[in-house]
Amino acid sequence: MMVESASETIRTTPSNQNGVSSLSSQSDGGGGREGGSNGDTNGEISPVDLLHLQQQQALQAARQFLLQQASGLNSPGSNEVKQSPVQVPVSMAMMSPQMITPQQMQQILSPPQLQALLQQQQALMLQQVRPPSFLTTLSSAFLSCGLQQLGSKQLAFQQQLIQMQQLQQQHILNLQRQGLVPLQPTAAMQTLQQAMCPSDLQQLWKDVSGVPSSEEALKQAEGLDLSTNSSNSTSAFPKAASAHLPLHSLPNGQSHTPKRDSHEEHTGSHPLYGHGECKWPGCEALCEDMGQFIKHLNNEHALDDRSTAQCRVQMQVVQQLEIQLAKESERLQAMMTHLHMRPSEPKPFNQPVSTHPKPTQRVFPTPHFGCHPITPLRQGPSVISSSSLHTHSHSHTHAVGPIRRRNSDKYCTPIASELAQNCEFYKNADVRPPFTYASLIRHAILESPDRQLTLNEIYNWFTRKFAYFRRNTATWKNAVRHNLSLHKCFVRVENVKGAVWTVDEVEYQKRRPPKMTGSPTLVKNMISGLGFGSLNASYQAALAESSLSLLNSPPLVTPQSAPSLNMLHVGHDDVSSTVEQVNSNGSCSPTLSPQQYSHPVHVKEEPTEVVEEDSRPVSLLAGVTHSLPLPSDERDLEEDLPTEELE
DNA sequence: CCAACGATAAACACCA
DNA sequence: CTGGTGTTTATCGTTG
Repeated sequence: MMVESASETIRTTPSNQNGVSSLSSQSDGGGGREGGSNGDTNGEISPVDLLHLQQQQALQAARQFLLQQASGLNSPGSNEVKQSPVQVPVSMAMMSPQMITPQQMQQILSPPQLQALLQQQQALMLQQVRPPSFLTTLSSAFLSCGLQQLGSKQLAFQQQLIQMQQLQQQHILNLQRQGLVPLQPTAAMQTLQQAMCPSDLQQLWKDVSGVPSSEEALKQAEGLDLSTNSSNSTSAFPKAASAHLPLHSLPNGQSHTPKRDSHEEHTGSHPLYGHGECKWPGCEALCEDMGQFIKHLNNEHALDDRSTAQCRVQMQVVQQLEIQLAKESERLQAMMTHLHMRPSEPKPFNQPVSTHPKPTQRVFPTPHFGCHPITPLRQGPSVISSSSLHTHSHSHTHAVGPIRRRNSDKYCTPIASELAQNCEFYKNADVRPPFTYASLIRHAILESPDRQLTLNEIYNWFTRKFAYFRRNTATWKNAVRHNLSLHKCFVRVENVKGAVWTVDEVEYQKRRPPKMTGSPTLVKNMISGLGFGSLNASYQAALAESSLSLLNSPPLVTPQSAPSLNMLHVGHDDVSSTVEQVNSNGSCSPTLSPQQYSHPVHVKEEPTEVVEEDSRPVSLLAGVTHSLPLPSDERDLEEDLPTEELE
């Protein structure tokens, strides 16, 4: 608790003593900067187009997806994916080249903009339905009529959304039925639902629609879930009986019948009507028959800010579901690939990658799938952590670049499991591992029998485990030394036969503060953007906030050997988390066996903390995960679950 | 824009 | 002197 300031103080001094300036050779390689990719498209596409695209995409995504699945799961490897800041899963990527994915759209446009667009579109639709001239002379009565039509348009749109959801659901169910989705039947769904847990939605609704009471908000949230869950039944059991229609009974007395609606209604089913209730998100108003429902629709859900906003929210919901769906499908592909092919040919991956990864270029195998890096389909741009593809600097410069970006290390990548699962891959592929030097070193050390290594052994570990480090030596060795020295978490211990390095786990934990502290953006990213697979652990951890049950059920991330509940969460941080469990199976003292601390000759700052450590490991097993600095993984969880004792 | 971080490079010290 | 090991400082890029 004392130190840890050394480095900062250093940094604050901008002194440029030696204008070293020798870094010129960087050749600006990483300049590719995709970071801004979300900015500019703004004025280029007309609002209507955007909305059209969005709607089309929703449907197209489903179609594509089904096609894709049907056609033997062969999806074109695409690199276009990099366009989107958030890795867009394959199915999305397939259409992303020309089309803006909903996701992108969301990013491109601010909520207000979206809303504005929606309104514009609605206005436009209005105009389409009625001659503009007519508009000019609208009486209030006519206006209401117009609104009504709009309402029906909205319904149509809403219907599309719901259809999407149905498709998604059905597909998942199909897969489950076929046993292709190993998740518990509910797992995927649950996850999806969890992805938009009521509280999120509630907030969403609140934000958007200015819902008055929280109760109502809750209702709406439920309504959303309903639309997701029960939409099947809604349309599956059309209640043909009550399907006599009522268009005439419209409030405004207009006999005009919107083409689409009339069709819907005559068929006896309305996507927004089922089980005698209005299925408008958050509504649940009881309607005895279709006529009443239509009336209700037009009265309560006419075009206004709120409806518009709700519509927008629904769009988001759909988008997120799409994304999840795509990710799940990606996962499925990997799994099937794994099952149908012999898991032992990392070759396909080496190929594309072989020409070294450039600085900042991190080519990921397919790590997050939890299977071997097979996936011949493509080398997984898809589920890869969002940072993986950015800045593809293709310039040939130093072979050594940043090992990984922070996000993957901090809250996305379960390094331990990834490494474990893909060790073969890393061994053979000249790919830069997406981990920090620190975590790698730590892993190396913890993995050793004594949890201590000499520098040279560390070197060896690097070269043994990673093809990448076989090639580019000088720099990374320096980096390793640098890291060892710099980080307090690495403790040099004078040994009989020399010095060895050990890990001070406490320190290691200390130096990684932020992570996913439930920051809204993060959560959002998790839900919508980042690799689902890779996120699962942390994702679940996050979700655990609202429901712990999820944690137990779907071992999406192959909980290493999770003995206890606590251990369940372990694994989404660093390399070592696995190691800790494996190595310490009994004693579970991840960091220090007494022996190691023979005599910390050189402890960077203060070995003081060391004292505590003895107790900590125990607490791990005991399930007392607090009180002391937790191993990274738990810590992640800890931050997500304020106080979850897991009970 | 800023701070925190991580990566990289390099200077320098120590020692066998 | 050399090379391995460690430490320290500086700079740059990314991220939040």
